[in-house]
Amino acid sequence: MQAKGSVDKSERRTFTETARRAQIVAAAIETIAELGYARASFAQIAKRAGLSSTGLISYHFADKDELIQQVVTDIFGAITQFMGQRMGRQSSAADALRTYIQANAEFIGAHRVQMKAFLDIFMNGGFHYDETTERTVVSPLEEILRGGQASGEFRAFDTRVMAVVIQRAVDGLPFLLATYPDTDVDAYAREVTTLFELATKAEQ
Amino acid sequence: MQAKGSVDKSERRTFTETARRAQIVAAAIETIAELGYARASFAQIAKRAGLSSTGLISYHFADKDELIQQVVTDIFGAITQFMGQRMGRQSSAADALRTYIQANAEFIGAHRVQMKAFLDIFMNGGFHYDETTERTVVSPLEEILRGGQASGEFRAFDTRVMAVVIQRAVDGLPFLLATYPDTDVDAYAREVTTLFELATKAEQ
Amino acid sequence: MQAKGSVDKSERRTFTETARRAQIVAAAIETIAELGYARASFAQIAKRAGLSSTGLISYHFADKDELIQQVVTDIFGAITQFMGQRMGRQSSAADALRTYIQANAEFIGAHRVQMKAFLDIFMNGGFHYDETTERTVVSPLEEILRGGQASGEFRAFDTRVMAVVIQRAVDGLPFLLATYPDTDVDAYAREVTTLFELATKAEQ
Amino acid sequence: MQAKGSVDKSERRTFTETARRAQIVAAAIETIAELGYARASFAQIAKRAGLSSTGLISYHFADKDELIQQVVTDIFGAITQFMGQRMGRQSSAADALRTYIQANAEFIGAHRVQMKAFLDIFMNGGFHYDETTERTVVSPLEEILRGGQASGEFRAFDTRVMAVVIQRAVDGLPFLLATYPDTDVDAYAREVTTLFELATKAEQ
DNA sequence: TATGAATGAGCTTTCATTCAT
DNA sequence: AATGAATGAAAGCTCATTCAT
Repeated sequence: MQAKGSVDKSERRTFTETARRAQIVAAAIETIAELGYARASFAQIAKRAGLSSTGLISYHFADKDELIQQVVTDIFGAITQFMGQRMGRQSSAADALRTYIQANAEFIGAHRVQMKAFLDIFMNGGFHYDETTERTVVSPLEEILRGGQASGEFRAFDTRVMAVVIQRAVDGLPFLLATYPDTDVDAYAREVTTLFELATKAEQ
Repeated sequence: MQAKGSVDKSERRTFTETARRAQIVAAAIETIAELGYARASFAQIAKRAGLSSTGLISYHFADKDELIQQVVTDIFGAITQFMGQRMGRQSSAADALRTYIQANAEFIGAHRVQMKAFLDIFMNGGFHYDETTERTVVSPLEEILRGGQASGEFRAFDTRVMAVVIQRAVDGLPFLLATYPDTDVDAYAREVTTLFELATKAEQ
Repeated sequence: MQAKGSVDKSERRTFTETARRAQIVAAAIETIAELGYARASFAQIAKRAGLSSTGLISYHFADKDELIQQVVTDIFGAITQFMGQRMGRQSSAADALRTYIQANAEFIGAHRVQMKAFLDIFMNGGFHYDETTERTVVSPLEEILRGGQASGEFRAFDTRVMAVVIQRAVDGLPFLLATYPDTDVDAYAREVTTLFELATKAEQ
Repeated sequence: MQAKGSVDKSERRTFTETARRAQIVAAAIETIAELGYARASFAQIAKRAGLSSTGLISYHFADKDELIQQVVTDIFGAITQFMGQRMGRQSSAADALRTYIQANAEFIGAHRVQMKAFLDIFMNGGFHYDETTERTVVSPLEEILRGGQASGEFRAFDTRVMAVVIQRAVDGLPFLLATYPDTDVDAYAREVTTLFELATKAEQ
């Protein structure tokens, strides 16, 4: 999983350093969510982390880019892990799609601050979104859709377009929560699930 | 039309000043789209506007907030005007929805720079999103949806959720184009139209 | 004298800006001479120039490199101009060599602070010493030496080695002044002149 | 041998500490030669010394000044030792001068890194040049010159000026090598030797 | 003896803003 | 109406140094 000849710096990390890095990443997420990416300075992050100096952030992270990348990696990893647990074997493509949407919505509902930060970084180009990432994100969804088409459960449609729209619908929840904090996450998930069941199912 | 005691500054603007403000706003949009909100400094905006001094921006706008607010107002106004022209009387709610999606996609396709700037500002909280604005934005779409439900064309669903998902699907087009530049824009619009026809129509 | 298509920024400079730049360059020279290159920070330079902010230095110079380059250019230009005035037509190569050494020593004696700064920058690699510069500096001296050999005034020797040793002897004066501030500059020049007369003259 | 009441810290040093100090000093020399005095930070020195923490440098040296002072002392000691070995009894002052120049050139040619560091420190005032040091450096050369004058071998000249010029001519070798890497070192030494023989010998 | 962690001062640079002209 | 000059705060980052272990 690792480039030959390279040294895995993370393996050399002390317990203390790992903890500090996590603390700083958490403070960065909080800060970005609260003030926006543009105003998330080291000074603000340090204040929220209770650090005596911005120098400590520079001590643990090579530069601001590395910190932001770590924020993205952390959040992304948490989503992936959560989704992996939820997406066991499903009896049908429709089931799989329903599970995917609901699990995704659930995670977002429970991690609003992280999602706000995530989107904010993404919008500002602070995240180097490469092809590998793109495939990792959209692929599982497209696979479900293609499977449903193959089995005859789903009608004919462009799987990439459908996947993108579904993903954006799910990702739209944090936007909605930002505007209407009282939005019922479960209800949202149920509505979206129904919506895409109707949009995907084969004509009888 | 105006609050008592206050002075409407816009009424006092000369033609020259209005032109300068428009020029600066245009440069600001260009800059934000190109560099991102975080890096859109007065210096960069002045460079793109061909101004010899950042002081001129401060001269025409009280502060950066006012400039950003004007950027939002301008883009918002352009969308509203464009959509107003396209959304004449429609024979049915389904027609109205189809027209809405296609017109919206068309505008976005033709104003990618503005949309990028708009989203970027929104994400950074540079936009004071009040209730009035919210209603103006989502209302037309929700109105179409509610109309369709009232006439029996559309099934029962949460109109706000459906409106948000539709809007995000449309807004997703430039995003998809960034990742896959060869995407067929018309095909995308057609897929999305079909998708929401199926998702909204009343059961027979 | 200027690259085609380039814009000569110096022609576009205001009187005020030219004056400020000169003032800052002067303060930089003073600071480097006093504290050494390593400790010559913008803060120290601004203090000596009576500026309210280090930002003003950044306002007039793109970065520290440009300031240092300007310091070098200024000092170098002053030497060149001074030497050009002194080195009129000489009756013999020996005369020319004598004039060269004495004029050089005189300049150095009258501009100790500048020379200290100059050497300091040079030692720290702050000066991009390219081949053109090297030839400009050493060439006139080598020309004198070659002329003397051609006319039979000077003995056979490697003109490059001799030129370098002479130049270093002259440049050594500021070093000596740094250690012994009371050194008699004229006496030094006279000693060096005699030394190289003996070292260069043809055997009888 | 020591001032009353003071503690000679060097007498208390263990073998390990002495070795560590030497290692750090060596790394400091390497760093200064490579990056220049201004950029020779503890971090860079520690990296080159293979140390895991800059704290170790602070542990072994009271402050940066002490480290730099030790660098100077070490290099200075090496020169002194080398020259002491080469400068045995010479049959004449001219012989002594020739030997001095050649030995000095040889040392410099073999210790370019040290010489670069040495000069760099000197230029930045990092070296507290006291009278004792001055005499130690220039004295041997001046002594040779005075000896030659006393015996009638050398003409009358200011021994300090001549000593400085000779020293700078010798020190100029690495400088010349930097500009013209193909320079013949032996030829340079021979030219310089001849030059100063002519410049010093008594008139017949 | 050595290490990793932490500190606070200082660095160059960019920022939005003000002001005299 | 517009410009160039200036300001001081804040940015990210590096620094030598200290300290607990």
